[in-house]
Amino acid sequence: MATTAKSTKRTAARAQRRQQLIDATVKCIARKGLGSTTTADVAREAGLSQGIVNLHFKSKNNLLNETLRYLADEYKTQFNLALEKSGPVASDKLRALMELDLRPSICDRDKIAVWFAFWGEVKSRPRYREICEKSDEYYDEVTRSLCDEIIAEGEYPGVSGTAVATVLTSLTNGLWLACLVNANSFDRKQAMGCIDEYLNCIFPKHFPVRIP
Amino acid sequence: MATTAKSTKRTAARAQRRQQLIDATVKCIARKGLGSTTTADVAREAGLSQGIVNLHFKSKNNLLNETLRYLADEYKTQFNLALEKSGPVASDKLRALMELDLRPSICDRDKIAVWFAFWGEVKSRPRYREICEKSDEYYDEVTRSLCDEIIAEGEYPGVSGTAVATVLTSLTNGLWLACLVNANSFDRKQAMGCIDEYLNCIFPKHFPVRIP
DNA sequence: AACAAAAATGAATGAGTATTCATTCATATT
DNA sequence: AATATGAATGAATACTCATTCATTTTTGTT
Repeated sequence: MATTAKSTKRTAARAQRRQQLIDATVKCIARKGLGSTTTADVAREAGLSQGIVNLHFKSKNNLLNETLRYLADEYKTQFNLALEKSGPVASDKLRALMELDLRPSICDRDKIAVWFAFWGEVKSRPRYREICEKSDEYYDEVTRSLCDEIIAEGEYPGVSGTAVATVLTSLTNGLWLACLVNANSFDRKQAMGCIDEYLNCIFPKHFPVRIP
Repeated sequence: MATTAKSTKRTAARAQRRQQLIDATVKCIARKGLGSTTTADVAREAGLSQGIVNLHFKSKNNLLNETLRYLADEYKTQFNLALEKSGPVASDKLRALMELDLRPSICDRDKIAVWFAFWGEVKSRPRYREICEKSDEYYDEVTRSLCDEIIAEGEYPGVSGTAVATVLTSLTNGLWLACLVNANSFDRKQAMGCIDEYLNCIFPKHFPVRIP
């Protein structure tokens, strides 16, 4: 086997192990919380041995940084996929992005708990903040330009695309919190109802009242 | 001195020390994060000795529970005060509640960080969830009834008070996150602008466009 | 002032945890 | 088959941290 193939195979195996450990980390954080997740927990969840985390990530800190980066990347992929799949109309794209945030695979209590676990440490861990901020910038920019397009089309007077984009992203994050805290009395369907009411209110020509 | 007076004095001193420790805990969480706050940190911040936390709170866990309960109580007090001060008109009351969430003393990065620190552990700490959920119920109920009143007054067709209340509380929580993560590009004033745009959109008769 | 009771201290304890590393295991190359 | 190299192990290490408790200090009562 050629040298290049050899090294690619090795690095592929290595990347796979790293991913396995990141997946285990996410599961542990969802179950036990960030504060109670130990490297031993992660190794056990992955079915591997004690020292494995330090072998592949050098330190626990590094593992957590990489885990957050992975989550951000994973979300970005879904985000771009939702944009592509939704066709060329701006209002359809915007609705698709809202649906994305509240679809079962994403608006899932375990997933939400992991996001909030990292957000909960944002102030004291600059690296977390950097990763989150960089993601936010991108989503906000895309959402804003969709809103601007809709505003231009619909001739909505006095509506700011920037403000609407901020409302939409903040609203979904807040609705996630409601799903996390009020798990018994609140769910994704009610959350989607809130978003549709807002969209109908701000862009009535593009989002007529939905009869479910 | 009478027995009752003696005991009240003692319990007052005791309550004061407990509060001192809770204040120190809040400061530590804001600075170091929940995960990195140790009982030694709290004691040092309070200018007291190692064992003081266990003397007054029995355990660190208990201290954290009581700290969260205190934060919830403190917010509730401010909430009720804002309601009282704002006069009898429902729309004024609603605006006062929104202003409350974004006033500097509450929409402060340290304070927000502490809330998110606890929210980040909600899934794995049932006690945190209970405390948060109980608070949420109360605020949501008050906000909802204000919204219902405004809807009845303004004859807004097809608007649900429940949904608007959920949007408002979720939105402020989400805007807090934006202030926490995007500290350099986002602030309370922009957040207030978002809320005013929403209020104007959903209840235009009660919240006309503001000229700042 | 003398005494009792509560509060506070801080050194000591021990459970828990991240990290290291000598050793074993697996795989690829010759 | 023999050898080299990277991957993985898991016991040992070093360290942190919540909790305990014997002792000291403070406060209130007689």
